[in-house]
Amino acid sequence: MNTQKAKRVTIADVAEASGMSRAAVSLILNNKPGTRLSAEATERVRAAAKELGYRPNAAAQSLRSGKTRTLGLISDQVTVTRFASGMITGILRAAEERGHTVLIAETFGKPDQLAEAIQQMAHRDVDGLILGFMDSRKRDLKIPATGLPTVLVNGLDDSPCTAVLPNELDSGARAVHRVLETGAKSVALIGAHQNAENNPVSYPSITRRFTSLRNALQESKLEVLGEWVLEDWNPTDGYAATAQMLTDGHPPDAVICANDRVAMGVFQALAEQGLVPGKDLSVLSFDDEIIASYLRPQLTSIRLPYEEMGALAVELLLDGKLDPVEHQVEMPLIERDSMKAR
Amino acid sequence: MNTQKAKRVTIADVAEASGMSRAAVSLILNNKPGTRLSAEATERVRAAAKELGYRPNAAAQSLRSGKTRTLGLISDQVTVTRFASGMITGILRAAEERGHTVLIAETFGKPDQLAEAIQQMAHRDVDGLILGFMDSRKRDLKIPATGLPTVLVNGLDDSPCTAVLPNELDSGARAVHRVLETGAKSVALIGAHQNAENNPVSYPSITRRFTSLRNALQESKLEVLGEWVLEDWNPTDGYAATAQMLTDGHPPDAVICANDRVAMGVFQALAEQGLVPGKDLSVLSFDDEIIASYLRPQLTSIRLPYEEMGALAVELLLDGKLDPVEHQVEMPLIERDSMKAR
DNA sequence: AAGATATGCTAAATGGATTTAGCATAAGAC
DNA sequence: GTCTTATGCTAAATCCATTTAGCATATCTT
Repeated sequence: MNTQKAKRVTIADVAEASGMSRAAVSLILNNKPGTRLSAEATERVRAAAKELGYRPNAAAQSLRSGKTRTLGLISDQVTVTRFASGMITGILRAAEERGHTVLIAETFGKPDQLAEAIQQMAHRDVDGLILGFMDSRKRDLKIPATGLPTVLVNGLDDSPCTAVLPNELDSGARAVHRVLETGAKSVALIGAHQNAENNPVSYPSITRRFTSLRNALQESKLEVLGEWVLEDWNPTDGYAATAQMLTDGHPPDAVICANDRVAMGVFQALAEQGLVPGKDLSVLSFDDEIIASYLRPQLTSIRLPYEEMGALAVELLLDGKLDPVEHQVEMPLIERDSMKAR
Repeated sequence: MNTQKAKRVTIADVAEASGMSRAAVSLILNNKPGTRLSAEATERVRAAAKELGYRPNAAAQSLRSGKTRTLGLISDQVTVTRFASGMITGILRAAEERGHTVLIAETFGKPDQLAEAIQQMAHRDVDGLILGFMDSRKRDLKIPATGLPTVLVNGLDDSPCTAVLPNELDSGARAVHRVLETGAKSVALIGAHQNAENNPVSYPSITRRFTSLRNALQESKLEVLGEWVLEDWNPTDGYAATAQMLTDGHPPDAVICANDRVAMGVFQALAEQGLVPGKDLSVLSFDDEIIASYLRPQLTSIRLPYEEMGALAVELLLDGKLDPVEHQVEMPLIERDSMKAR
């Protein structure tokens, strides 16, 4: 167990072991084209490198090349909460595929920590920066000009930037279409967004979700039994709105929920009235969080494609596609058991 | 907006600007004791550094010092699922406090990827390695001997290692004590662990949770109305067991659930019978996942202290406390609304 | 046989920060 | 006035991998 001070194997060690120069070793190990080193020497160097377990020192390589093969992920709460954890999966997978590692930092929601975190990343010379957000607000990030290639995921900045967002432009239409497939005549909308109209740019995703939803509802012949605006999108508020709705009159054929947590509250209120989603009425939701599959019956939901968004951000970064453009990622409908069969 | 190629500011630039040597700049900026540089020179260098926005190049520092001020976190699923995300919070917070950054990699549950990930981290010369696990199994990790200081969080290896685990040795006692406080005479245990006896080392945490629970129940005068062994700890199984229990006979005064997901199923089954946790009976659970607060009423649960575990791992690493010891972190009881008042 | 090409390889510079040994000059000792 | 000590600072080595320019020797031309 030579676990202690396993002396670093450097390129010089490999050179000595193979009887070649350091230059030759570097050339060979990096498969440089146009070098005229003999096959025999190549073999010897490769063997020696393997024998000694040589791994080039990343710091030395970075120093020389100015590249670190490292991406920085700074998030407000992403790594730290369960909501958007898929974003990390996507980033990690895509980065690994392209031979990059990921450095993470959190601002824990404190805006002033963002600049500090970015400086940290700049200091560590990351090749690119991903700014990941829990909710897709537009904000005034005051990103310090570090010259680092940067992509925002699930958020926008006041100044133009490369951003990846869920495609909410048609998510509402998709929801309404799915509801129509069940043969429903009436719908309720639980969790309409307060600021949708007065504050049209702050929450691009949410605004679009509801705009798209309302447009589609208008075009359809569906009777809209109400829009319940909620303080917060949580189970308690979803429960209260639904309980209210059910005392007011007969239940709708379908309920569209702002997100899965709201849907959870909706389920609780329905259960109290003996109403079973998927049988007595349809419930459709957005986000596809983990609780969607915990609910009974399991909840059909239109997914926030965090994983794909994360992966796309990495690709944009590494391919240098950094025009100040909003990239949209499709939101798939995850079919489960809460929609009535026709 | 000189966003483009903001030429790196090096120590040489600061030296030139302040009319001193690079050596002097380094000495001053690092507050080296015992140097005899004049106060005036010190001032000039500091000013120049600030003026130019100098940040030392991390790669160069690493190359020189052999330290990277970087910690590696390799997890099976931690970063990527919501369950243990608190672990990252703890690690990030503690690392940042001590001036370290965190590099992450995932094995996505594939054991063969572990060795590769560790090599990656070794190549990047991290100062320490944290191996984080979703479930606290003991496994044969075959950790390659890289000489890196390593701490396991929420898991054990076949060979001795420094590990951080939740203190489940008394979590069961705490649960029983809390149940007794409600004046309960009878309990049901939903989600007993199948392998607890025949496989005592594989799941240290879970085994301990149940051993501790059974010991405490035995010592108490509580009537145990049954132990339901579940295939899997999910809402569906928790629901089924509870439904079964309720048809079999009168409901217990208290239900102890193996975890919050089980409790969610328990709540569903209770609701169907018109039984309200916290009023008609007590429900106590383990883990304190996010859904504990989504349930109605909110669930009292004994928390898996991921955040503290992550932070402790960082401290052990940076303080060099690397004896092959199991460190236990207390599990706090998070009081909510599912326990009856006496 | 002399000059031109090709072949196989290496010396040395480079990137940026840190650290050690030691050079000047000034101040103090006697 | 010489010798010692203190003061203020710097040259140069070091960490390791990469890359460019170019040195030998061998092979080919005519």
